[in-house]
Amino acid sequence: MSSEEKREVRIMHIDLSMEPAGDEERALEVGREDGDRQQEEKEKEEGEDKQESSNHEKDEEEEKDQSREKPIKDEVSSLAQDTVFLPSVTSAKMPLQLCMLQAEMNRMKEENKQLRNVIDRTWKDYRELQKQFAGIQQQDRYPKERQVSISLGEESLLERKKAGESKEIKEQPSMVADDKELGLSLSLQTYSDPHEREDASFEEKGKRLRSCQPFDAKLQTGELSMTTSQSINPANRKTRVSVRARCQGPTMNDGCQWRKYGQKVAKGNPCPRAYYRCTVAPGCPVRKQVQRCLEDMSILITTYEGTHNHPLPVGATALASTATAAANFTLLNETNSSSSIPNHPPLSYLSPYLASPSPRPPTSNSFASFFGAASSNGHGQQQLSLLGPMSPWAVCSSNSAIVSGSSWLPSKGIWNSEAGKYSAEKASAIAADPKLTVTVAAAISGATLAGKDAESSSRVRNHWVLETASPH
DNA sequence: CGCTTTTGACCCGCGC
DNA sequence: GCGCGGGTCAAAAGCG
Repeated sequence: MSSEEKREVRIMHIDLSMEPAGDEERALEVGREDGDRQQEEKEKEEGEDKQESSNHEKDEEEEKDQSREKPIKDEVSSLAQDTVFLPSVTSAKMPLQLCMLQAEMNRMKEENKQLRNVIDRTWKDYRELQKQFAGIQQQDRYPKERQVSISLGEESLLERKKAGESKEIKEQPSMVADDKELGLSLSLQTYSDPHEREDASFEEKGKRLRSCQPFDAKLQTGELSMTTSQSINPANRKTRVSVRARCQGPTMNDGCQWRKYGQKVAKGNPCPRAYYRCTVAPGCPVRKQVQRCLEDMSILITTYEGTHNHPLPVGATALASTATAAANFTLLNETNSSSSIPNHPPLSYLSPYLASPSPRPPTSNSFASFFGAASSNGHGQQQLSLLGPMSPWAVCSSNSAIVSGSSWLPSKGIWNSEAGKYSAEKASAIAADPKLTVTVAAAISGATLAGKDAESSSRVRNHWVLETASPH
């Protein structure tokens, strides 16, 4: 490996260390400033977590750390060597430079430690969820109306449900604000009765969602959530992606340009519902409705409808593809077979341009990996939990959430009772995939990478991080 | 001046 | 047929 390559590696890892955003990032900053004492305490506290992590993961992490630190050391030493050959005037500054570099190196080491802690914790959560999913899967039932929830967070929703926290939190919304949980959740809803979909007002849908305990719990914890509802009419299925995010502003910054064309006070919710049209391109049929949640005014419910007829802005692409993945998951289910995937219509129907980086649609594996783990809550809802190393970075920090997309589905998909079975089995099987992180990152970044090698995957991940970390 | 927001009116589908 | 509610239109107002 040449010195130039070493430098490149180092730069990449520095970028990764910046991945955590919002609270995570602040936590890291605090950790850095507080010095070694607090660091030691924290490591002490999380010592158990680390022990529970498999040796294999530890080895991997240690390898990563070594690979991160080694180039830095090499560079420092090479810099020192370079300095030796400089004129004596500059060589006098050498100790100072070395000190600065060493200080920088120490800081990076601490950052690495913090990141390792985060990863360890996430892995632990991920494994616990897998276990719980296995148990819940046995109780799986498939009613007329299904909801698929995908969650991405440090704390399992299933855990919450198990602990009965869902109801508790619902009754005490004030507690929610203090919850530092990060997460992304999606839910897919299908209605067997077309009228049910057409008639369902926003509030009715909200009630339906609220009746779903896990969904509620997700919202209450400040996660972002999505709901896509689809008509069962095979000829023209309308998919709506509902995004619920904690947001102080009037609307969520999703990267697209919108023009307000109406406002209405809906029955049952004193908060007015605003209607927006996409103005990124003339004639774009995408519309969105924005309304505050009745139970928690800090939650903004945004429902997208339609297909963008233009490329989405960078910021809008990430979660649009997440919604794409969610919606596609329903379609994957309908096929009940991965073999039918290649015949599937273009996957990025949220925007016809989303899939452009990839010449082919993702395979079932990529989506199963995306969902990570699946389960049933016993109330006819499929619960697909996406947990894993992505969690700390799946920020969606309320008002910075980047979400967009919904679609009209001309496709012929229909849910069937076998679908859930397929999803659950697939998802749980793929959940054990060590490439989960990469796959999830790619799914969110809009890339469709199934089958891609680790190198390209890591590239995708970095790309996603850059997108989410960029200020608005 | 052009674009966006506001807001009352209108349209349409559904239930009774 | 009528009323209700959700969604959309379009003119007026606001804003940069």
